[in-house]
Amino acid sequence: MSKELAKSYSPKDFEDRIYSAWNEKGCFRAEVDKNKKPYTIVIPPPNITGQLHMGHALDETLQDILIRWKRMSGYSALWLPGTDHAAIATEAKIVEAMRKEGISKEELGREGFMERAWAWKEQYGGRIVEQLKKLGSSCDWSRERFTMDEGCSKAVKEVFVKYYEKGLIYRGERIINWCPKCLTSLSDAEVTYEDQAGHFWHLRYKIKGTEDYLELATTRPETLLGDTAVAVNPKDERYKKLVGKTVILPIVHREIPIIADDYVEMDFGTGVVKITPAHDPNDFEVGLRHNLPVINVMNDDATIVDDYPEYAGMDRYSAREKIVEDLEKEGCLVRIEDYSHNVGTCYRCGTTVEPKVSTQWFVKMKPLAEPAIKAVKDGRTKFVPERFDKIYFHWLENIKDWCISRQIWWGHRIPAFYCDDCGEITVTKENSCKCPKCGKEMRQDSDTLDTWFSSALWPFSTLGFPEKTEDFNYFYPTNTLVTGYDIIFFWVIRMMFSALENTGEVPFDTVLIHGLVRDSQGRKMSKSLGNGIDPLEVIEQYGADALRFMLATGNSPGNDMRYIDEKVKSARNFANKLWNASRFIMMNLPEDFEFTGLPENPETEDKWLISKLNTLAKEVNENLEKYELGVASQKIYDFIWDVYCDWYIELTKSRIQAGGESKAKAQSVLVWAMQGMLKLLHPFMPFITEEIWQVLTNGKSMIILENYPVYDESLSYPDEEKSFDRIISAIKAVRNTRTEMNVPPSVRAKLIIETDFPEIFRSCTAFFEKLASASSVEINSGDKHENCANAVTDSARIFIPMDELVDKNKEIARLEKEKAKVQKDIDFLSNKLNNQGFIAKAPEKLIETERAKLAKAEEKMSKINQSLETFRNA
RNA sequence: GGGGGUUUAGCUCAGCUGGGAGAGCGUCUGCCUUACAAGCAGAGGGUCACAGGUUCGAGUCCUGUAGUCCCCACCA
Repeated sequence: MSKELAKSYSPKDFEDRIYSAWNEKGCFRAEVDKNKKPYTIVIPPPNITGQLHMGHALDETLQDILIRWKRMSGYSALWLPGTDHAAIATEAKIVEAMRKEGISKEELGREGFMERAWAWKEQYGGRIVEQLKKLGSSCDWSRERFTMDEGCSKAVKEVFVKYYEKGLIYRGERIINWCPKCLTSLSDAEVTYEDQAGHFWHLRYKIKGTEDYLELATTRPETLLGDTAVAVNPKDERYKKLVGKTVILPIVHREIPIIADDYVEMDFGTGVVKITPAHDPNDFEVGLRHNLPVINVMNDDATIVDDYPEYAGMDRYSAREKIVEDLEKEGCLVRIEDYSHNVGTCYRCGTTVEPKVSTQWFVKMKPLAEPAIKAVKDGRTKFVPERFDKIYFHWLENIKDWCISRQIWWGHRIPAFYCDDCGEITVTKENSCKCPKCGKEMRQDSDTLDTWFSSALWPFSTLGFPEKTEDFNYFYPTNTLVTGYDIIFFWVIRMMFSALENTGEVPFDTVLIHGLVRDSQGRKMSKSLGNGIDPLEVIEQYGADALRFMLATGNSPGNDMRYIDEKVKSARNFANKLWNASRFIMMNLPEDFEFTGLPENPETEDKWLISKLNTLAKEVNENLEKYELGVASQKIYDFIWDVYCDWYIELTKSRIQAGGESKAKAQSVLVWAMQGMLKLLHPFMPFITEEIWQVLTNGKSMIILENYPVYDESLSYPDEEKSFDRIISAIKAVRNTRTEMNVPPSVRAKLIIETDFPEIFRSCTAFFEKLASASSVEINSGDKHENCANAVTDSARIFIPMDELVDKNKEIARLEKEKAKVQKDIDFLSNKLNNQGFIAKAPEKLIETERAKLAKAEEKMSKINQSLETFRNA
């Protein structure tokens, strides 16, 4: 060994070093290689404003496991990284920073602001990228992208112009969601609805020309300023004769009509609704149907406009209080009721959104949604787990046009130009243009695009689109998209229809959906609760491998999980176990050891291990193929800990002590199996496996580039597995009996074994001495076994002479207990096998294994009976 | 108002296409057995929410009920 492993497992000491080595040697670089199959994942680009949180950690871990596995399996595996400009979030951060310096956007101007924003991006945008590296993410950094880089911007313009020319993008005046804090429009997906406690104000509007009033209720009395009608259901007998008459709007004393519209529900409240087209999406629709005027009563920041001097400049909530007071003064307030209702809030800042009529750009969704629905119905893209396709379908089937313009500066500027003279609109990829009608220099639209417009193109814009580059031809369509269920609407859906429309292909064949990482009490991690766990701190304390293993193990796709410190600790303990196991085998290797492969004639226990590891490789690949990452990692864990460490290493100890040929064989098998396990585990725990690999192979190769183990028929030894299992169950039985008799391990005792399989038992006497505290072992010696404790398996009766410790009655009692257990098994199995239905319909293979089980149980029963008889006759 | 998840050992969760219930942590008993006490050897602990159904056979499939969590939806 050129280098030794440190005494104790300390991930901090090598993780960064290993990562740099991979990166410097170009291990993450994916080449266009016609002799290999491509496998591509594009990263869900984290926001440049972001800091790594547990959600990222989970997302990246899953992707890295897949990409490393595929890379080792002979694919040209590309994990394409990058970041998102996060329009609103970033702009808000920058504006906030400027505010602290006393500078406003307006003072700085658009150009100055953009300069500042780019500087901010340069300074902080790389932060999250560095954090991804701490996790071990094997991204191809040579291909790193940014949603506002030149290529992505080109793709955005290309797509926008194409949509416009096809009539898929239009500009129009509609009612949209407006965030009064971010001061921009929002798409439907960017609004989250929450139940809020509020009130129902019952008001009365005087019917003109009478002394009667029409009573109605509202949750937003301040919008009354913009009422342009009062509506009732046309079938409502109570109000039929009033339709066509007018009411006097309180406070403003404007005369507005009473109209009839199906939208009004007769059973709800008084069956009368005030109609405010400018501030409610439904009222807007009603207004369109009845040609009602739209009266806007609020400024962009949700303060009341100057048209109402008493309320001008008041924000919507203060205005509400004042208006309620004034209504009461006018005698128009009937009563106030507590009421809980659903209000839309901005998903970025949480402010209650204000419906607002304005001119915006929209993507016409119907024609785009249809192919996207079909692609999943046809199975060209599938969700894992499958159930998420329901969410996907539901959203697409009910989709409304997508508002894509945003009134902020940080983002892709809308490539539309206006002529101030003649009103001509031109949409072009060029950066400036002259009016085709009057030749005047045109003015570019001041709005920018929804950040998700560029993310929607991510799987192909990052690979060279609109150019048909080598990368695009080779790596596109991508294979797996890994993301949380919370962004299916924002992103997955939009990538689907964008890819189908612009590339004619689905962007990926599989969408692997994961859940949220919650805190130990099951609560969502959030800034306001302060319950977030910083992955970087966890890595600092336990290592990235432990965090990754914890995130990958013990949960299933699509389900939320809890972050529990003990789980990371136990993953760390597992790493420590592996560390020490490798230390042990290496300290027992000769100085000049050269691993040349498996020995010519392995011992039975060697074949037992080889065969089991071979089965493990098969199963792990199958599980990974089905995206059952947690199951795969659990199996590797069990193998390393139970099979390799607790059994095989213990078995080799006596052979290593004894020396000779058997020792040499054991050493080769130990190293061979260790290499296999390291490779199997590498995608899950990349750092520790690479560190051990380097030492084990004298730094001749890197495990990241090794071949992933697969099933190999020539390594399958079912007979030896069965044979050696007899020894294992015998050792367990002896341990059991000794524990029951409270015999400490330091007290050694002879074992007298009677068995029908003397050969294997004879070759394993050393194991009984080492692992079952045997002082000596006799096989079928015919020795008397008086005053012996009994251990019985289906293939052996084992007597442990313990003289005074043996209590005849206790022995009988224990054997009876064992007998009862075995009898239960026999009953169960023979019942099953006597069941005609079972024999007729169960698969042949199962019937065989059940018969074998019964035979074993009966074998054991007869041995117990023999032992019982011996005691009773003594 | 729709749709979905979840309910398995004291706690947190696995359990793939139906074939005698598992892990980690915790608990109890022994062990410093020279890789590992971040460990080793044992033990205890579950009518798999409830009620029906399909089946030779159900934690697993179907129906219903209940608790719980989430998503979507224009009842002012």
